[in-house]
Amino acid sequence: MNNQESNTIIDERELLLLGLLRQANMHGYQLHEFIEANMTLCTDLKRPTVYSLLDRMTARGWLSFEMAQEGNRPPRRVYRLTPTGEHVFQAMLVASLSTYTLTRIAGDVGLAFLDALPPNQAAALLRQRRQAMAAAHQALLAVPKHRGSLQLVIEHQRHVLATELDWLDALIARLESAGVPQD
Amino acid sequence: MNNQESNTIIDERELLLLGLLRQANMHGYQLHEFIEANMTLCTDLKRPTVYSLLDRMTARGWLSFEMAQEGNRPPRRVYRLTPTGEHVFQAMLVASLSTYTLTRIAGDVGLAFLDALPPNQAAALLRQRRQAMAAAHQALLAVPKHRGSLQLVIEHQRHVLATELDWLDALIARLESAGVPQD
DNA sequence: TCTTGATTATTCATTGCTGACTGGTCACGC
DNA sequence: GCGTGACCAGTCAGCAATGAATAATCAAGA
Repeated sequence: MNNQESNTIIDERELLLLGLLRQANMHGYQLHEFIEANMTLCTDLKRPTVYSLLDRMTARGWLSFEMAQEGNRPPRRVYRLTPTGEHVFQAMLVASLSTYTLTRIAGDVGLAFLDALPPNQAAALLRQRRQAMAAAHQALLAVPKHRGSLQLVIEHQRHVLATELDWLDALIARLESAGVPQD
Repeated sequence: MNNQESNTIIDERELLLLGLLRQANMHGYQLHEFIEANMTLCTDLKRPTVYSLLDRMTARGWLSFEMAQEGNRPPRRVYRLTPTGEHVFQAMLVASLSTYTLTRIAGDVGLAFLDALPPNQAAALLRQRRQAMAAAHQALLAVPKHRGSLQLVIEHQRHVLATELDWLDALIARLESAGVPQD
């Protein structure tokens, strides 16, 4: 009855590496460097994980590499997309954009046990959280404009943070005026 | 100069299990069942992971268990918080509530490569995403009221989804009217 | 009563992730 | 011309996560 579920759960980390390599051939270290510098809002990919993803995608035929020597440094693997890789990228991008996946918000587990604390203490703690969020928001506002769609991600995070601040304010107000928020 | 960084990155999954066991003693299967039924908005804890966390926390002295036999079913480990466990719970809760941790939003990697597609195709795909989000939002509105602070998490997700819908609408409008959104 | 399938409860083999390590090159002062 | 520390590039051992398997009970029909 319900077999039209072509539930392509894509791996965003693969999409990311493919997308970056599509823009320029690179070796693993370089990829990780770029991600650390520019995409911390999207992902938290560790260096060894980058290498292992590169291996996997090479084995699948999505990437190829050639050894490149610069100066008398040890040779490095410079990866590029294969034609298959380009197709996979397109397919993954389509899947990613057309699909919604639940985002689990860091810190919500704490919220679920808010009633374990007296309301005034809870409010005090959440005011601290609010402060940290406000700082992060300020920091994001200060980030210089990026090129291309990367800018979009920054704007998105800014929007999310701004509305999260509003929500937290409302919750704190509730706690301060009323008491425990259970109906 | 900056050594007051008592950066206690807590493990929300541990906080979750401690919090649940604080409310009632349970065995591993029961814990996972409850989490699957009521806390999918917060976490995606797999059953074997629950057992391994229970083992770890028992080894640390946060939990104890007693074998319980019901009928002639095989005996089960029923876990309870130790006094240490209660302290750890309180500390983790305080840390969780007073702290902000960046949430990486699922789907943002796709956004980062939006300019790989012609704007009208991008808009079409994002309209699909919007539809899926709207469905999820409706589903959340239909969820019956939960007891205690769990309700809070549901309200939070509803709020997030609502504002995400607004943001997506704005982005789609931009794409449709203007073209690629790079400055 | 005996076969079948669903539910309960846990364990295990495999795979994946990452902190720490290795082994270079470079820059710079002495 | 030789330490010393910073940077570059990749690997690996050990732990964490999970799909699949196990094993036992129960329910229910034939």
